[in-house]
This record gives sequence, C-alpha cells and structure tokens, in this order.
Amino acid sequence: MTTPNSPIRRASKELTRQALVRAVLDLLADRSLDSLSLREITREAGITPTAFYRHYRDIEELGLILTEESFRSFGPALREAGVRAARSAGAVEGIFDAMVGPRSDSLSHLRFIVRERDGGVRRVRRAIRRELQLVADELAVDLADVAGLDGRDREDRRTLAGLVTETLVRLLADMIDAEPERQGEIVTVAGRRLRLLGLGDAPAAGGPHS
Amino acid sequence: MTTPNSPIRRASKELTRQALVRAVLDLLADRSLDSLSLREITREAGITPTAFYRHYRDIEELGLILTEESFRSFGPALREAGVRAARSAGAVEGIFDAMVGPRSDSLSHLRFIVRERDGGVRRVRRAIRRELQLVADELAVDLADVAGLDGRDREDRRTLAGLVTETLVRLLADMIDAEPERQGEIVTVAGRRLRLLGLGDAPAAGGPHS
DNA sequence: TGTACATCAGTGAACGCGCGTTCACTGATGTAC
DNA sequence: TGTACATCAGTGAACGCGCGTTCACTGATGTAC
Repeated sequence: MTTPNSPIRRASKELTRQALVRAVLDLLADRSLDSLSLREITREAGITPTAFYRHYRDIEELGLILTEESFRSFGPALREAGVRAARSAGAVEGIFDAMVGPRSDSLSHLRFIVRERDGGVRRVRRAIRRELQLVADELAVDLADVAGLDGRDREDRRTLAGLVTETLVRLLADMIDAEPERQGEIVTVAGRRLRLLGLGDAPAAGGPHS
Repeated sequence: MTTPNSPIRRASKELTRQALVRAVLDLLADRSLDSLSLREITREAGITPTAFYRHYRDIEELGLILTEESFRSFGPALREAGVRAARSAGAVEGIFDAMVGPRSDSLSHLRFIVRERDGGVRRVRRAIRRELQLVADELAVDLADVAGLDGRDREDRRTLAGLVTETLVRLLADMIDAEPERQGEIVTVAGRRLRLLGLGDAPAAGGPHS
C-alpha cells in the first residue's frame, strides 16, 4: 500500500520534469507561454503527450514551477548585480555577461521572466512580479552596507532598490534581443540612469570602491 | 481600369479594419498576441476568416498597425503625464485615471503596449520599444521647460526622461491588473520613485507649480 | 536468494474540434458613355 | 437619366493538420515475505 518513494523512480521522474522545463524554456526563445501547445512541449521534451499529465495538471502549473526555478538562479544574481551597480555605476558594463555567463540556463531563465512578467497568463505574471518585489526588498537590505547609502532611511533604500531593479531588468530585457552593435548604447544608457540615481562614482561621500 | 477609390467603399473597409483592431484589443485582455488565432479574431470582429486577408497579410502585420494606432493616443498622453509628474511628483495620483479615463480605448491600448513590449512577436516588440524611445526623447525636450530642470544639460534630461517613462509605464502596467485595494500602494511607490529622481516637490529651485 | 504482487511513469490509439489557407463565387458600389 | 461593364470586400465550402484529453495498456522498479 506504500511504494511511492524510491531513489531510482524519483530520479527518473525528476529527469523528465527537467526535460519538460527545458523544453518550455527553449520554445520560449521567440514565443510566449500561452502560445505553446502541450504537444509541442512534450515533443520537444521527448515524451508522449499523455505523459505530461503524470507531472503537471496543465501548462499554467508548469509555468509556475518555471517561475520558481528561474528565480532560484536569477534572483540572487540580480540582487548581487544590484549591489555591484550601487557600488559603482560603471560596473554595469559587466553585469550582462556576469548574469548570463556562469550557468548556461541563465539566459533562458531571464528571457522567461522578462517575457512573462506582463504576459498572457495571469497567475504566472503575478508570481513573477511577487518574486521581483522580493528581490528588490532584499537588495534594499544589502544597500545599507554600501558606502554613501548607509545614511539614508529604510524607505528611501527600498525606493532606490526598486529603481535599480527596474533599471537592471530593463537593461537585460533590451540586451537579450538587441543586435550586437546596439548593445554598447544600451549599457551606456543603463550606466547613465544608475549615476542619475546617485549611485557609484557619484559626488556622494566615499569613492566607487568600498 | 481605375476604380480603387471611392468614399463609400473606403469608409466600409475602414469600418471592418476598426472592427478587427478592436477584436484583437478585446481578446488581448488576458491573452497575448501570438496565442490568438485568425479565426478567433475574425469571429470577434464579425467577419468570415477569409475576409481577414483583404486587410492584412497575417496577425503580425495587424499587430504592427495596432502598435501605431495605440501610440497615436497613448504616446502624447504618456508624454503629458511625464511633464505633470516632473512638475509635481504628487500629481502621480491622478495619472492613471487621466490616462485611462478620457477615451475608452486607452485602457486596451495601454494593455497591448505593456503586454507586447517584451512579448512573443519580435517585430511588434521592436516597434513598441522604438515608439517608447521616441516618447521618452520628446519628453526630454519638454523637461527643458520645467522649473528646476532647466539648468541640466541635454543628456541629463534624456536620461531623466527615460527613467520617468519607465517609472510611469511600470506604474500603469501594475495598476491595470492589480486588485483595487493594492492600487493605492502602487501609486505611492511610483510617487516615491519620482521624488527620488529629484522631481516635483523636491528641494530643487522653484515650487511645484510653474 | 527467490517468488508473487503492487506501483506508476510512460505508451499508443482514438475522439471530436478548431485551425490557416485555397478557391470560385456573389453582389453592392463605382465608372464610362 | 439609363445601361453595360469593372471592381473588390466579403462569402461559404473544402482541405489536411495539429490540438487536448480519455482510456486501457505495458513493463521496469520496488516491496513483502
């Protein structure tokens, strides 16, 4: 009556789930979540359509899982990028590479978040917005340790963190489908925005480093 | 050999086009452009699927027309809102109502722009981004007339205009599908962001009015 | 260790349906004279 | 003003296809003893 758990079965099921997740991330390269068909996804994942139901009720549920998974890597990376940008607005040049380079999935996670943040699936949209809010709030805490910002009050740091988060997300969103020759300009604009927010190498107290 | 133009035929064709545009705007309430089927759109517009081809090659082309049309009303409204916000960050409270109230189509235009800005149709995405860039650039020019900002240089005003535009778009995007009880908080956050940008009732020279 | 049974991820056939696009057409509107 | 012809937005039938979901099934893995 109780045989649900076992190492091999668990591992195998987890593999299929990962295949489904990756299939959606790949298909999302130039599509949006609510335009994907269940058959397309399972075809890409290498299983039959029927098997999908062993894992998720529908595509929306898979989308929520994807949100969670995407933020597991993207969340901390964005937070870290925010701190670096706050320390030195000039650091923005390396942020795109830093966020996409390390793990090869990062690019597709980023794309998923950007695409579905205002996309056609309400629950996914909401989940993404909530997660971004959390990242901004955590960043606000981190900012207390940044030279030049330690004097501001908590509400002020939260507002600043929100603006930094938005600026970085926009930077990344624009970068991922810009032609290479336009990427320089996008980075420059983001740098100017961060400086205008009074970050980094600004006339505030303390230099750009520490 | 030459009978293409005539008042009645033109007017009738224009009516159908408007019906198609409105159909897409309505369907986009909780969907994204690339998930709509041609048959759905024509059904909603009250014509046969075949008739669609008398007007547009495909849905993407209709999406580009929609972008143009949406910005015809939304563009100037956003620009105006930017100026008002720059004059007084407190004015942000009325911006959502001001932008959605006057013309009943405004809400759906706004939703279209927000949803498809990072959506699944590349050419539409690009068109929307380009239009938003134009609005921000025009706003930058307007900002030269705002008390307290007239001293800044051109590049600085452009950067500021970009940040104001992003802040307002985010405000609107969050407002259009927030529960009513959360809308107050969203407006408050936007107001704080604008003040942090040094706008409105800030310690700059000159009062909020004129 | 060996055997009999239970679990359950994945299969493959089948269903009815909506899809995009084609085609030859209709009939109201417009033009020529 | 009347008539014969041209235009062209919209029609309706037809096509082959991929869709989501159901169902009874298979067979590898796990458990009891």
